[in-house]
Amino acid sequence: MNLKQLSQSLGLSQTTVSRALNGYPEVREETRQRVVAAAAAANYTPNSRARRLATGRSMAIGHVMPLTGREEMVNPIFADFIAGAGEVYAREGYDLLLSMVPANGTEAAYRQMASNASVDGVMVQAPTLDDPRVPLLQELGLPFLVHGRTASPEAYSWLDVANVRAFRRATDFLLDLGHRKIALLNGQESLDFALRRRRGMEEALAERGLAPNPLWMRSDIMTEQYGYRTAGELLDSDTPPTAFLVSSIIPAIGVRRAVGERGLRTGRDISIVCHDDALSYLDNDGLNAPEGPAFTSTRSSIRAAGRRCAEILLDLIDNPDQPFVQELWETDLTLGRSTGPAPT
Amino acid sequence: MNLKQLSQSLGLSQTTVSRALNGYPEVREETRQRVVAAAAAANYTPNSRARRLATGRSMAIGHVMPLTGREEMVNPIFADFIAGAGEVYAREGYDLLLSMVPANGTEAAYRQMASNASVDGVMVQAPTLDDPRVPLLQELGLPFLVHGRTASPEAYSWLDVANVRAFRRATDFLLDLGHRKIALLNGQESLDFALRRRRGMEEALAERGLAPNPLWMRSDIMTEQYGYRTAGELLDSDTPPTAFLVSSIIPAIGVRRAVGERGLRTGRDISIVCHDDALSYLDNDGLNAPEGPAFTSTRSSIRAAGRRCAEILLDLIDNPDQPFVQELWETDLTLGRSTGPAPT
DNA sequence: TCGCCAACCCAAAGCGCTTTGGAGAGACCG
DNA sequence: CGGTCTCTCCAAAGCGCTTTGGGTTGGCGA
Repeated sequence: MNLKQLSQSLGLSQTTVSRALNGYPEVREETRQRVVAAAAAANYTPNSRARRLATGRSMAIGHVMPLTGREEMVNPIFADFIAGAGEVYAREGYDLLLSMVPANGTEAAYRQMASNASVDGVMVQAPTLDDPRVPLLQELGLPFLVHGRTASPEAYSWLDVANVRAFRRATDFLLDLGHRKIALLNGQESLDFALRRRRGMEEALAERGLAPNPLWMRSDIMTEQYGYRTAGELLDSDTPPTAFLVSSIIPAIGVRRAVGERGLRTGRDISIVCHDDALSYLDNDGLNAPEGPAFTSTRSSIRAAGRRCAEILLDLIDNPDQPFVQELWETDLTLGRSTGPAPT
Repeated sequence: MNLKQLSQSLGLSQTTVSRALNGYPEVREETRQRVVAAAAAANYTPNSRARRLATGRSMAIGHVMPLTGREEMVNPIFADFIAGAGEVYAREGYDLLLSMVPANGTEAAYRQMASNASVDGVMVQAPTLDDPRVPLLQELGLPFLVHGRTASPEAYSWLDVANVRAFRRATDFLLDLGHRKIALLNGQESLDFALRRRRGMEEALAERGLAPNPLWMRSDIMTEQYGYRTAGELLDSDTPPTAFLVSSIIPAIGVRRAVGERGLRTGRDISIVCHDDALSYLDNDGLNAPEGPAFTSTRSSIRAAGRRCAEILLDLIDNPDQPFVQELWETDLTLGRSTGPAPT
């Protein structure tokens, strides 16, 4: 069933039927009702391909998901972010176009999207310090929103969490508990957020006249194995740290495993603070858990960020001439059972 | 730059330019070269909207991601599956259209996709025993592939892992180690795979004249919290199990946490066997870990399944008249450090 | 009665591509 | 040397929608 057939069966022109369905005022209410009823009865939906061509809008947003590392891994954080954004897209009638590309192919992917006009805008995730995608998208004139920031975040729209403050706060918390030997298990420091978190920790240490121990400052893709092995290595060293500051709940699980395997108790012998993106299947929240959260964490829902990012991006598409939208989200420090006073 | 402009700048017709770019034989090789060079120079890509309308093909595959449970959670397993499928789509020039819908809205989502012709085929994940999507998609005439099976899997194409055999094998393994008090932490048993896994366990028990203890047969959304709380509850009961059979590595992490918090050691006091989907950030594999896998597990890469599913689906779209494709994958039982002889 | 204005509705022209159905120019053949 | 192919290329007709630029009708004021 297409528009032509539908309009013929109604004895109306395509114009009128189209207008009736799209809610234009030039059609009598009674006629509209009739059209809408007939469309519903015939199970008619405008062909999206034709509509996209006619309107010149794709009604789709591109997300490029890089497959990182030697194993081309997919970050579960992206999944939750996309879930949040997808909710908003669905609500607003947009499609989510997901493009899976090798880590070095993201630029080509965006270029392609711009050139063949398959999307109305794109979402940029996990920017590096000096991310080439930002100038690229500016050059291409494709509306975009960055989740995170680059080193010079003045001239585009973004949403980010206050990473420096979050990790400064987390470090302060550990210092207040008496910990002096604190390891940082950071994400890849080519990524902007990781560098900010490191800075947060360093600032907190510096404020008390402490210097970070380079041996304890680690950085890699945030897998469970990374947490497990790095923590194991540090715990087995001559001067093991008493506390771990971890950039994600996933490596923090690995740290906990390493701690447990050595007969130590998390929260008593070893303290762990991590950043918690509130991944739904790895829920650390105390609201649902009477015993409280497992990890003490700086918490910020990546899902909620996805939702908000989608809203901003769609708004940017609708109103291209507005000033840059730049939102900084504070995190909570949630107390869990993974921290305790430094052992004496 | 569009086709018209490009062809004018070349002094050729749109027909010829289109054919040259699409590799049709009616155009002289020399001319083709000239066209291709000009297109590259002008950074021209055919407008995908127009192309889709003209060809009648969407060059897109729909994935519907249900947000399950009260919290509308997003299953990280879907993410890895999609990553695998997305690789294949990208390679074959297809887009991946991701639709995020509430759990009860999947049917409407597929119906919409069929009616407005926005995709050439759809992927069905996590089918229930008597999944309404199968007859629906048959009725709609939309090519589809099911990852998993329903209770009567004769008349459509699917790819599944041998769940019964996997969990029978896992149960046998625990029984051989002397365990008699085995708890099952299953996924939601409205889903077909969960029921098959349960059956596998029950068959293995029955074969040795054992009956499952209803108190130890649990079933829910496979979060870390679910594993943690259920295991905690069982461990604190009068007759705690000595082994846990868990449907996913995520709740298995929760079980391990509950075990650790009670001062027990996983693999010595309590054994855990889980199904491992080989999620990239929760890698349990021994290949990369000199100390071996953390969990003893029935293992099957969900990412690889996604890749293969995509291949099958695209093939189904290209050749609609072929017989049903039905692939059953066996799992490996990987020995890890989470199992040991039953304590006496 | 005429003119004007809403209120409704329509024919037709795109949107930018693919594809059908030739057409012209040589090449080859008997 | 006319006829038949093969090689190249082109004009024009869609694909199914939206949107422009009117047309027709009836009501109402002058």
